[in-house]
Amino acid sequence: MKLTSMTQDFVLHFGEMGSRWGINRTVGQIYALLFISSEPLNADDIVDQLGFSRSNVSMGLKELQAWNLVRLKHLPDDRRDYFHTPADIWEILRTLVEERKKREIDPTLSVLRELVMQQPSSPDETYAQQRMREMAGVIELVTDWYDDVKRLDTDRLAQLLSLGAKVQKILEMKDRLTLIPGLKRSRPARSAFGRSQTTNEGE
Amino acid sequence: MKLTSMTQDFVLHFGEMGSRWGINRTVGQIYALLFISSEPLNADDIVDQLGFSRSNVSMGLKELQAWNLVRLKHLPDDRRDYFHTPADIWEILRTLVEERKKREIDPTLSVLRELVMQQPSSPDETYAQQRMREMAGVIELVTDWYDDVKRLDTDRLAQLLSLGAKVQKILEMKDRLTLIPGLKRSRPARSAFGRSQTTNEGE
DNA sequence: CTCTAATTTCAGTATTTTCTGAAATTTCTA
DNA sequence: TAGAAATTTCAGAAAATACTGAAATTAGAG
Repeated sequence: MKLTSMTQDFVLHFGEMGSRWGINRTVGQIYALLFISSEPLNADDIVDQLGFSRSNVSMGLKELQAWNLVRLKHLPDDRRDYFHTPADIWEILRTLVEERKKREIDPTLSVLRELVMQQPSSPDETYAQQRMREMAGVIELVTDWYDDVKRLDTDRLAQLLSLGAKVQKILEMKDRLTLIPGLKRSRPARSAFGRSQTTNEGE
Repeated sequence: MKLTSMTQDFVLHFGEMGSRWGINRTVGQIYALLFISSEPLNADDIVDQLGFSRSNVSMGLKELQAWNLVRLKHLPDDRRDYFHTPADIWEILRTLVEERKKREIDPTLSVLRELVMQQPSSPDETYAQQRMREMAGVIELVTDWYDDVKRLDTDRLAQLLSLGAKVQKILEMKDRLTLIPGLKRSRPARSAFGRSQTTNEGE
């Protein structure tokens, strides 16, 4: 591996984390290398720097493309494919969340929706369905929130994030304002599923 | 496997998704079974229902305990260990997020912080460090937000989520209010890292 | 303390995933 | 359209992970 110690540490770390992130070592390292490279790299550059076989690099790049995490670029008078990661780190974050949602959440939500429609054939199944409904409920609440928030432009999103739980304060303020005309305390709509406990268990 | 078709579909799905979620088939199925069981189960119950070896179930339960996803319970006049998942689905969500953060994000943030402190030894390293700083910046923004939000009680959290991007509207309202005393448009504090693009690429 | 039930550990095996080199295919150039 | 460069495919090897049964350990009951 022909990298300085700093970049090597970074690349190796991404290789190690790869399995936890649902990609393999090769793919993790290739991504890391592209991420910190100021210029786009072609497959042979990657082979030179990481020492994987040409075919492995080819498959790794294919997977990164399937994840939408790398962009293809062509240089004038050079027919080789060059790869790079988006300059905008926020675009990368959006892609990552989107792809993980697609792989890790959507299939389950779809199965839950089917199972919850079926006619239960025993008390056990009725209970199981109730649990599935609760699970589908939270997933829907979170993904609906995400679908909403992902439409915010980057500045607004960053603003929202850095506000953190202070949003809470603003919500209360809003509540108080909404309260002015009538007299009943306003309450946002509840989603369709129930909550077993109401208090915060903390960590 | 001694399950009705509905519960079997659920359990098998969790087994298949397991690898995408960073656990294995066995662990996924055991979790699914505990999740939809109205009563706590002991290891032999699980062996009976899923058909894995006793030792495999033991290891699976150990892993689920390491993830903090199952609770141990004892029944009177029975020395066997019984396992169940929390009744409160929100508690489960909190645990899941916390554990995944611990495994998938914290180690990387810690590596990034170290590398970003080092003295760059070339223009390439300076660029690489800049990228790492951007990455650390987003991760910090998101995890700080999370640390804040996780303290909300469940009702508040659900309220916040179901509000979605409408928070945006409220932020604008707040901005307008804050504006009253002075005349300059108020702007929330920016975090320390820069953003390359400002526009929203959308999905 | 001894016996037994319950659980865990672990070495070996099975399975799955990753990786490679060679061959096939695609794409561009002349 | 022939030839060369670039890329992909794929069968088999290598490595990593999951799983099992047997043995060891732990924990409770008498």
